[in-house]
Amino acid sequence: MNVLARTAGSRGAETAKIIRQKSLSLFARHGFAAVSMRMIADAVGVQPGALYQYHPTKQNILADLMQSHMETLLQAWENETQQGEPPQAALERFARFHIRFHITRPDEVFISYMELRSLENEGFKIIEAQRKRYEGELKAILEAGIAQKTFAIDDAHVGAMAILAMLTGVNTWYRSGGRLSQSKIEDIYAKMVLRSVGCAMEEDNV
Amino acid sequence: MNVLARTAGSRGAETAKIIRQKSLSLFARHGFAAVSMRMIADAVGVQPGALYQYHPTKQNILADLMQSHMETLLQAWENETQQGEPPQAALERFARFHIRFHITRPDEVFISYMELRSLENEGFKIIEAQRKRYEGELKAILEAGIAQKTFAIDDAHVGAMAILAMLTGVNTWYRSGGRLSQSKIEDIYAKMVLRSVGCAMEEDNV
DNA sequence: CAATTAATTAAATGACTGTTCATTTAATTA
DNA sequence: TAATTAAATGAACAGTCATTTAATTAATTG
Repeated sequence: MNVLARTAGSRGAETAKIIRQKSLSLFARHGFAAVSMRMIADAVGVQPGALYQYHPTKQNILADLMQSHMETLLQAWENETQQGEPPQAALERFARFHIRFHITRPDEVFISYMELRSLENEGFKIIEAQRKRYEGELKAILEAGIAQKTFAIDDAHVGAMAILAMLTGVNTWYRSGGRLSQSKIEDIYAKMVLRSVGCAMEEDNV
Repeated sequence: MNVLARTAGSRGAETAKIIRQKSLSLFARHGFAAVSMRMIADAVGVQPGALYQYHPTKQNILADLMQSHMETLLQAWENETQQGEPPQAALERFARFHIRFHITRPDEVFISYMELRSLENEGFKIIEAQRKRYEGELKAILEAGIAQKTFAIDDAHVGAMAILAMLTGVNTWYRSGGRLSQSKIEDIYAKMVLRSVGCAMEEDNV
């Protein structure tokens, strides 16, 4: 009588997970439009029709992947941020967090930034809103810093866009096991970000 | 007897140009894989077969577009750069040039950065090499500035990647006719770039 | 064990894919 | 005007596309 008990013949939770994993890496490698349902089915080890037990359309697979990536990102930042922290410390925290989060999820980041246009109306709007929320977090930090003259930039919006592009760009060149450690890369980017808004890192201790 | 005179029935130069224009905007809007030869033909106002008078394959259209974009970029920078200029001035010149060049060519930039993976071996290698050449120009400026201690960054390669990502990112948000003029945007980015490497702009006159 | 049902298969759907090609159209030259 | 040829047509090719469906398998329940 256990309500939560799975009913007969169920090992689909496992399959669902594999579908997500394989779709993610295929979309990242070839792009959404270039990946067929047959390719996904082959990678999962299942017939194409079986995929439709888990997702109504191919688009829905992409939408799910992007949505849960953005939710994870927003949740992770919510756990990381410190209310009432001064702008300079908050900006450094944001920069380090963004690098750390993105550098460990190259595939998720890649498709979330490249395949937005592959999403139709509904899915697009949701992701767009989530992204705006994340951009808003950085913009708020910049505006606070501008207001109290810690940051010497004219425009919080352009500043936020420039910083986000710089940070997210780490995924275009970083490959794990490279010349530099992840924490060293974090240091380099944090320093550049703080300087870009016109404030040096305390003691330049890197 | 004019050797340069076009031979009979020739108005194909015009068609070739339209094919390039329409392919460019379709690839930029939908992505290479999501655009069919029939879509291109429809946009051009021609039957699908006619496209093969101008390009042997669909891939070749993309390769041509990307290659000529990169050639234009490298040529434009060659005209812009000043030999023997001090690093700080050279970096500001590079930043302003990059913004100016990219902001006026959103479609070309978009496909050149997004569709590299859609290119097969030969075409890929050519574009990759051209891009490396351009990155090398910025890296050389940074290395010169590091050597004479004008720039306070640890790593020229990471610095170049960060700056390029920041600058190129302008195309993710800028739309012509917006709140800010192109020259104002140039100012903002130039200032942020110079500061990011640890050197302020003379007199902050913006 | 029998009944239930989640999970999957295998085949089929019609639309669309990049590309080829024999043929036609039309602009130019001798 | 007649010959030449660039340019474009439009149908056809062999596959692949996302998706649907009926039938089958297999795990769990009472």
